[in-house]
Amino acid sequence: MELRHLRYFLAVAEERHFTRAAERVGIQQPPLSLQIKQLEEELGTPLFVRHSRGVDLTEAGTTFVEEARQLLERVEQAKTHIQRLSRGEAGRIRIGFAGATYFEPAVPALIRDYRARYPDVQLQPQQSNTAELVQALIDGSVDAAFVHTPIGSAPELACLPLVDEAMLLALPANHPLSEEAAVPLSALADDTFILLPRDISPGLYDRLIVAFQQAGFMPKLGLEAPQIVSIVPMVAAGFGVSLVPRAVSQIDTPGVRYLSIAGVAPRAPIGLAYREDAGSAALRQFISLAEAGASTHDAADSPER
Amino acid sequence: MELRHLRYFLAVAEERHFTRAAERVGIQQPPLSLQIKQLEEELGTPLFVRHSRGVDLTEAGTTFVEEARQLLERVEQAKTHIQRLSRGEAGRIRIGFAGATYFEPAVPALIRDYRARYPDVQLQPQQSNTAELVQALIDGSVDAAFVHTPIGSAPELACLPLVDEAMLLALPANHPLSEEAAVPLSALADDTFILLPRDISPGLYDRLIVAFQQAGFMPKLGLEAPQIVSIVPMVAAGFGVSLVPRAVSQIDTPGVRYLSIAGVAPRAPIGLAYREDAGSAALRQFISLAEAGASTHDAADSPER
DNA sequence: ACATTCCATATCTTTTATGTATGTTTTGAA
DNA sequence: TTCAAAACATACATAAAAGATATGGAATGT
Repeated sequence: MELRHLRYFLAVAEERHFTRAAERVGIQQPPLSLQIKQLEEELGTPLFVRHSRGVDLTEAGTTFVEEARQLLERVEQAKTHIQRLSRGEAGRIRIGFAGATYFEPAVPALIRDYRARYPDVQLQPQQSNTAELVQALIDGSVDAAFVHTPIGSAPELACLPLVDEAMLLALPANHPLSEEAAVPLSALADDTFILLPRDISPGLYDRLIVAFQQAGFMPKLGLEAPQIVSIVPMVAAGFGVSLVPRAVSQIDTPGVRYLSIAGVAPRAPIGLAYREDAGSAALRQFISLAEAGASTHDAADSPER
Repeated sequence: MELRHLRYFLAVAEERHFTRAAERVGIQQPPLSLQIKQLEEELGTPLFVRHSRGVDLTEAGTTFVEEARQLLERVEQAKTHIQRLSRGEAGRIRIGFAGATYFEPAVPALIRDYRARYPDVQLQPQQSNTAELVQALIDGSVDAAFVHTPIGSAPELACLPLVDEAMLLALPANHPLSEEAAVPLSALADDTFILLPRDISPGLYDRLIVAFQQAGFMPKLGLEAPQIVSIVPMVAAGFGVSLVPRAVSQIDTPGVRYLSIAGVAPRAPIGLAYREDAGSAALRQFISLAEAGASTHDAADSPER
């Protein structure tokens, strides 16, 4: 049995007339008769009763009309589904967000734009840290991730730089310098710093170390924060000072002051990482939307990984 | 697109290897490659990524595996459904029961047998009277009906005689003759008779009239019962006496006595009526089961309509 | 570097779907 | 009753498409 048989059968069933049905499906009556005969033989039962003024459906035929119609409909649905998938208009993207990347306005803006343009693609967000997300990208459990760059040498991963803003100092409100507008990093040489463990985001961590070296001191390290956002309450509680991406300053916690760093400030670049062999069309659309957005307002940094 | 494309596609998707898949579907590799290519062109997207050690599914391909599998499965289901229908193993029969026919043991016995043999055929019972059922058979709203024969001249209807039992007298318990074993009909010449209107079951009615004529009197007619079963309570209430099919005597109502008729008793034959052009295979099976049953214990009457 | 694996391409063959011509049956009208 | 028309079936021819065979080319591992 082939779909052709179903198409021809439906035409005859609807016209109740071989000759007209043949015309409708664009062939002659005798081949149509043959095709129907084949179908009836395969099913083992007549589908039509032929009489001299056209045909009627048998009981089996009547039932088969429904079956055939639904089948052909589902074939069409499957076709358009696949086509939409291949155009990136349907499907699913699992997106990871590292640390505080979601606070960077460009990130939710991109998500919003994408959803507006591709409402039928399901977005599955996932909160984690850069290191874990890189692993998830490699093993395929996440399709794209907003991470702190550089992400190191992952051969199959690409990374599109999105934003690159200077970091801010986070001081407790009762810190002697907390009312200043901007402070050089060296002014905090005697303070205790709250940092993330290097594992969580090696790129970010190493930038800070470089910044400390340039400022001419190695800081006292206090508690380690499990994630960027938890640095803020720890500073508020007086456990020490810290350096945070600008976006984190949106978390307006009482007892914390955010200060610009005078001189060369370490930067906290955010990139969109994904597997080079980006499988899904939806993902490719997402990435190209991100590229478009990045090239618009972006500038500054070189494409680093 | 044809079902062939889906079958071939699934083979390749499962083997992840064109050559092996070709072997599995019984063709050579080059034509298989061509068919897959056709499919990909119709869908507008590649389904496989080819590399030198076989192939992998694309995102679209992965999704299409599910669709194709379900489609082919439904095709098979549709096929077996139609085949079962055509063998009378599935389907639906709308069966009418006239008056008290359902009390005749042969009738429920037939239904029981049929259901045991064809459990997947849905039986839709319908209670009515002979006249209405004949009409329902003609206009196609009922497929078969147990009726009181004869049903008169309905050109497209056939009628299979099933049972033909003598009728009984139904007397109120306080009737002077109620303790007799058998009474001739003429003994009730002065009683009031409760009968059905002739419309409901002309065959039965006319038999009674003939019986009265043979007994040498025309009875006083009292109330008309709307259906056979309601004769019983009317007799119990003392509105008169009546003649009922033997099966009705199973309704053991206090205040009613059933007596045999001495001499020639009118009979209440029951038949299974159906359209001569019996459409559904299930119905044909039902009828042949009825025929088999009838010929077994049946005898007596000539095939009347 | 070479052999091997495996899919693609090119071309030929066979099958099968379709086209053309005609037959057969039914039905309605002359 | 006969005849013509309608409509599906049958017979045969043709064209299209599926499939077979032979070969090429890219990737991979020895």
